[in-house]
Amino acid sequence: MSSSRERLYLIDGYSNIFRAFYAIRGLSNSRGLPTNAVYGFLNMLRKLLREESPELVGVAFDVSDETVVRKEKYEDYKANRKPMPEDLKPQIPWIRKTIEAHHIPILELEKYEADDVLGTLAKKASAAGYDVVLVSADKDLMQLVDDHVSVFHTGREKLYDKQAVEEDFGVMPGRIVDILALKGDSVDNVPGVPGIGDKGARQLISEFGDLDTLLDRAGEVGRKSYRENLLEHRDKAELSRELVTIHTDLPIDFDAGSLRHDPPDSAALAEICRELEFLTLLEELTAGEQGDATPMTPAEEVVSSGDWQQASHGLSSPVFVAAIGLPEPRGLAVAGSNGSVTFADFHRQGLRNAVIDTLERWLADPDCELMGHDLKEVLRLAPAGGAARAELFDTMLASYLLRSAARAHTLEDIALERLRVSLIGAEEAGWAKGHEPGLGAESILAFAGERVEVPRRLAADMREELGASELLNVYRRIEAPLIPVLVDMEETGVLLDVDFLAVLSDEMGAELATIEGQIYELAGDRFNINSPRQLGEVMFERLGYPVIRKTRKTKSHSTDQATLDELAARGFELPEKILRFRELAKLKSTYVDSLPKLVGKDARLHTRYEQAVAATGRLSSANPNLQNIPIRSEDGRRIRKAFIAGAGRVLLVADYNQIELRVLAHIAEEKELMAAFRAGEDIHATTAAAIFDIDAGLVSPDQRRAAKVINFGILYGMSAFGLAQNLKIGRDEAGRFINSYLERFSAVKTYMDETVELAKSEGKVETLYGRVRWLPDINSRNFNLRENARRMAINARIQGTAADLLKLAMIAVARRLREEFPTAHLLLTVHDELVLEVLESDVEAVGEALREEMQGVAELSVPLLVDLGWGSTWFDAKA
DNA sequence: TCCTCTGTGCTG
DNA sequence: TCCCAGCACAGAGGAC
Repeated sequence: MSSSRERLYLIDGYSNIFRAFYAIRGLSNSRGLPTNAVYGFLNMLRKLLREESPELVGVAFDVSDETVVRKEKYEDYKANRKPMPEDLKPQIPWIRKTIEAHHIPILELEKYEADDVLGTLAKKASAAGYDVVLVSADKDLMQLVDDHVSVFHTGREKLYDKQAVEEDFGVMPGRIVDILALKGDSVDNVPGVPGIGDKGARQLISEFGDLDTLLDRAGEVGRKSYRENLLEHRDKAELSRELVTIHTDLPIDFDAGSLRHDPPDSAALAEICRELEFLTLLEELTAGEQGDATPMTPAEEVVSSGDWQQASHGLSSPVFVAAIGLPEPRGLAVAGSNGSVTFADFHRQGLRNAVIDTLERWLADPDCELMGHDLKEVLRLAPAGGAARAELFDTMLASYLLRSAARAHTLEDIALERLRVSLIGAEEAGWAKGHEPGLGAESILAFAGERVEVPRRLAADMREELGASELLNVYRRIEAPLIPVLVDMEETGVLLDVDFLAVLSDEMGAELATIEGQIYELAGDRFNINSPRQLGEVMFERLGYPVIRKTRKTKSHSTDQATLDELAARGFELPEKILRFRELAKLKSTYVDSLPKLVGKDARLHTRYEQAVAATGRLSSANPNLQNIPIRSEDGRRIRKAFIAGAGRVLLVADYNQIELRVLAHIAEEKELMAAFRAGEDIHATTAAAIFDIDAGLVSPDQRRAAKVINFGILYGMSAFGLAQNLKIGRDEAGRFINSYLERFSAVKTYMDETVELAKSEGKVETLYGRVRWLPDINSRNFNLRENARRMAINARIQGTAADLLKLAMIAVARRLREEFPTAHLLLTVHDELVLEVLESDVEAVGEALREEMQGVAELSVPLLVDLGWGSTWFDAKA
C-alpha cells in the first residue's frame, strides 16, 4: 500500500463490541451496570487511534436486527442468531456515547447491515484516493480486500492485505465469497452446498477458478458426493453467494470531511469513565491536566510558632486538617472553610509542640469540628487524643461506608473519582525510599495544599450522601468515635518478649536443619524446599509420585497441605517431612523472626488498624498483622508466650462466645437456635442432635465436629460440594446434612432466601446497624460471579453485624476504662476478641466492667456471652 | 535492585 | 464449579 495516500479506518461496530463482550468477563460499576463491552471497545478504539493515528475514522452499525434487504430474498437469513445478551444491551448506548465523545461519526443506513455500509464506503473511499483499513473480527469482510483496502482482524491482531488473505485463506480475496457460498455459515443460517466444508470449498475453487465455472462444469468434479450435491443444490449455492456478498453500491456518500479525525471531547470522555468507574482510563485522561476543577493552590508555610499561633487561631470550625509525611508525620496542614492552606513543618524549631498544643485544644472542644482524610494520622500527633470531644468528619471513612467493596479509599482515588483531579503523589513530592523533600520545598507545599483542599471540596457532598441513608448514623455512632480508640491502641502497642522469641528461633532453626537433611536424603539431592516449583519437580517428576491436583492459574503441580496430606496417607515419607518443614519455616519466618524486627524503642509492637479496608466492616491489622498470630497448632500457639504484660500487669482477654451464630439466630429469628443460646447449650452439640435427629446426650465427637463445620458453612453460604470437600464425605451425604439442617432450622433457610432476594432487588445488603455492602454481581449472567455475590450477601450481614457490635463494644470499653480505670489499656482487637493490659490488682474489677460493656453493647433476642481470661502472656490468658 | 505475581498458610 | 473476611511470606521473573 502506498504511504502517500491518507488512511481511512472503518470500524465494524458490533463485531468489535461482541468480541470485547466475550473477551472480558465480569466487569461492572458499583451500581451493577455491566461495563465489559464498553471497556473493551473503548480500549480497542483508543489503542487504534494512538498507534495508527489515522487521518479519517468512522464506525459502522446495523440500524436494527431486521436486515430487510437480505430477508426479502431468504426469510431464514440469520434465523439461528441468538438475541443480544441481556448484559450487553444496556452497554450499547454507552458505547455510542464514547464514539460520539471521540467526535467519530456513526455510519448506518436503514435496511442494510454494517458490512454493506463498510463495503460501500471502502470502495468509494479507495476510488477517491484513500487507503482503507476495515477493523473487524468478521472474516466475511476479507472479500473486500484489494490494492487499497485491507482488513485489520481484531481477534488475531493481524492486518490482512491481498497477500495475507491468500496465505491464510488459500484463495484471492475476490474468491472468498465463492468459498463462503459453498460451505455456508451456520451462524447466519446461510445454507451453502450440503456436504461441502471449508477444505472442500477451497480445493474446488482452486481447481476450477471460481464458483460459476465450478457450477457450470459440476459434472466434471471427481468426488461423487461433491458432484451430486453441486448438481442438485446449484440454487442453494447461488442464493448463498447472494447472501454472503457484501453490497458496495449503497446510496450513501463518502464524506471525507465528516470522517476526518479531530481531537476527542475529553470532558465528555472523563464523564463517561467516571460514571462507568474506569479509573485507570480516567487517570490517563486527566493526567497532566486538572480536569475542569479549579486548580489547587499550594499551602503557605509558617516558619515560627508565633506565625502558627496567628494562622491557627484565626480559624473557625470546621477546621480542615491533614498529617503530611511518611511513614511518620512530618507536619500538619490546616485550613478553614475557605482561604489558604497553612503548613507547619515539624523540622522547624518549635513547630511540633506549637501544633500539638493547638490540636489538643481543638480536640478537647466539643464545639469544634475537624475534617480531613484519614484523621487517625492527625489524632496520632496529639497524645491526649483518646479523649477527643471534637466532632470528626473523615472523608476516607465516608468513602468506605458509601462503597465498602471498592478497591481503595485513598485521597488519590476519591479525588480522581469525585473531582476528576490527579493528585501529586508522595513520591512526586519527594518521598522516595530514604529521601524526604527538603525544608520549604515547593513540592511539599503543593502536596500539603492538596491534602487539605480535596477533603474541603468533598466533605459537604459526602456527608449529604451518607445522610441519604442510615449510613450517617453508622458513621456517627461507630466509625467516628472509633478513630481515637484505634489511635490509643496503636500508640500503646503490645509488649513483646524478644528474648523468648530468640530462644524459640534457635530451637526451630535446629529442628529445621535436621528435617532439611532428611528431606535431601529422601529426595536424593539438594533443592529449595520453599519453592513449590522445585518441590513439585522433585516429587512428581523425579520421584514419580501420583499427581493429586494442579494449581488453578499456572496448572503446575500443587504441593499444598491437602495434597501433601493425601500423599503422606498413601505412605510416602517425604511429604510428611515437607509438611513439618513448612509448618516450622512458616512460623519462624512470619512470626518468630519477623516480629522482633518490628518492635519500637519501647520494646512494644505497634500494629496499624485499617478502618477502611475490609468489605464487610471488619477492621484489619497490618505492619505487623496481629490478627493472625497462631493458636491452632501446639507449636504455633507457643508464639503467644512472647506477647506479654509489663511488670505488675496482666493481659486480660475477652472474647464473644459464638457471636456470628448468635447474630444469625437474632437476624433470622430462628426460634430453636434462640432457645439453645438462651439455655446456654453447646451450640454445635445442639446442632448435631438436630441434624442427626438424636438425643443431645448421645452426640459423638465426630457428629459434633460435622455440625460445627455445617454451622460455619451456613454463615458462609456453603454448598453441598464445599461441605463434602471439607468433611471428606460424599456430596449426597453432605446434601442430606444441609437439608436436614435447613429443615430443622427453617427460619435460617428463610433468612438466606430473603437476603438473596433483597440483594437481587436492591443490589446491596445491610447489617443490623445499616452498614451497606453493594453486590453488583448478584444479577450477573455469569454463574461464578453470581454465586460469589450470593454467598457474600448471606455472609456480609452476619459478619458485618458482628463487626458493628465489636466496634461499638470497643468504644464503650474505651470510655469505661477512661472513666474508671485510666491505667488500663486496650491493646488488640481480633474480630471477636479484645486484649487489654491492666494492673494485676485491677484485673477482676476491669474484667467485670469489660464483660458488662461487651455483653450489654446491644439488646439482641439472644444473650451476648463473653468469655474472660487473663495471665502474664497472651498464651496463658487464653489457656 | 525493585516490583509484581503466584502459591502457600496463618487468623476469626 | 470448590467457603466468608483479611495479611504476609518466599520464590520467580521481568523492568530498570
